[in-house]
Amino acid sequence: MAEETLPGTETDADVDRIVLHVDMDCFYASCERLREPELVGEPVVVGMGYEPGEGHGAVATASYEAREFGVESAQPISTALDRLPRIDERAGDDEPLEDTEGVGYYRTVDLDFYKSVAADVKEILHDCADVVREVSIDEAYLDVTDRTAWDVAPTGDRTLAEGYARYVKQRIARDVGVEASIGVAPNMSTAKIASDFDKPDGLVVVRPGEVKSFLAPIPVEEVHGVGPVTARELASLDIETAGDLADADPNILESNFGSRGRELHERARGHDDRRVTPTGRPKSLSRESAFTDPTAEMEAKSEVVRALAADVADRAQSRGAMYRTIGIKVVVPPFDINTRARSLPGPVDDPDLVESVALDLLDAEFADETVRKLGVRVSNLSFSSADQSSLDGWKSAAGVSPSERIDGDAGESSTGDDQSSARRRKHRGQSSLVEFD
DNA sequence: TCTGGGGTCCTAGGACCC
DNA sequence: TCTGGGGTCCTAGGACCC
Repeated sequence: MAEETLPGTETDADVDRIVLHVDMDCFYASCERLREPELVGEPVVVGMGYEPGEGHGAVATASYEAREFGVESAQPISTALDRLPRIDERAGDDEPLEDTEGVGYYRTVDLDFYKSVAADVKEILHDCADVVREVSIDEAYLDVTDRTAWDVAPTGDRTLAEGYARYVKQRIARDVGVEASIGVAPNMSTAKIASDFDKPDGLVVVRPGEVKSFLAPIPVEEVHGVGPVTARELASLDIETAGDLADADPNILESNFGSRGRELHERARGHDDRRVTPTGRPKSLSRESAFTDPTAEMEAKSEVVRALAADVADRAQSRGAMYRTIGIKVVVPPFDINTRARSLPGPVDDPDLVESVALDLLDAEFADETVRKLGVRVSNLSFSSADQSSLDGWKSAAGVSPSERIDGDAGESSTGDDQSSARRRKHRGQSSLVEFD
């Protein structure tokens, strides 16, 4: 298809876009340094499910100093502690530590704080671009085609786009105090790879004419959408770099990987015509939690499912989401993932129903099963027009038609709305966790 | 990296309908 | 009667991302 575009026949829509991918460097650790400046330059490990003095949990983010010791994202905290012992908290009072060589600072994930920092960053991003797609707490795409240009600046050999990206980066650093890496390219997938190319504190610009040559030597695992499974299969086809992927026969790729194969081929060739679109509404909401020790006891399993169901329903309610499908996830040792779901005739907002359906699904097939992890999920979401959510209220206030709404008694079943906040649970290890780079 | 939590998209088979 | 062909919805699983 793309081959058919003749030179000189490009419409406005085909003009080279300018896409920025902004990726915060070890964001959680940077946030910790904001409120504890002593941590600057020191190895910092942020753990989820981690409690000071203890050894359970997993690494959410490690600062680059900590990575030097072999600490990595998603690593068990116990492994991290082996490689990088922690500074004994009790020693901190009077006597400054003599020897801080080879020891690290361990902190617990504090998502609320990180979100507040992220909000400051996002504000800058929205100020710098007409369209911003927030991918996660620490990552976003910006379309700045109308704000700058690919032309070379009059002062030298740099593009105006590069100067603009530098400006965005500096504003984040100056106004918020955290570091970002930015990739600039004519499309999203290339910008993504570019932001990763020179982390941390990177600024990598790939001009329209340079896309293919920039991508060619990149290892195929770094192409967005290629995970361990695909990488292994590609390797068996002697495809190891994006260049190999670009040169491969698209028909073979398609027969091996389906529609994704063709897509990856296009991306590797630097073709990606997805427009940057604003962050949409969620498609599903879920909560899950792992047992410290796998258990078969129905009472224990039910209790967890009830808590998760209440949490999910609570979150749906606070976001103004109605759901039509309720499901569970059951992970049984060693790591078999089972999902079960049931759809309702129409969308509801009914915490009791979430609980009863979830318990039902659990009971039907997993009553005797030993489980390591349980999850509850609502999907098939619809949003009522009256959302008090400040985030996207401005764009949806009149947009979504409420005509399809099926009440299903949902309105009556939830009268005591004070409960929701009172019931807000703070299980240990329940905060959500994202791992970076 | 023997395994934490919250998401998205795609595929495939079966039910059901016209 | 089984010979279609097309479409949608639902469930379950898998790969991937941060």
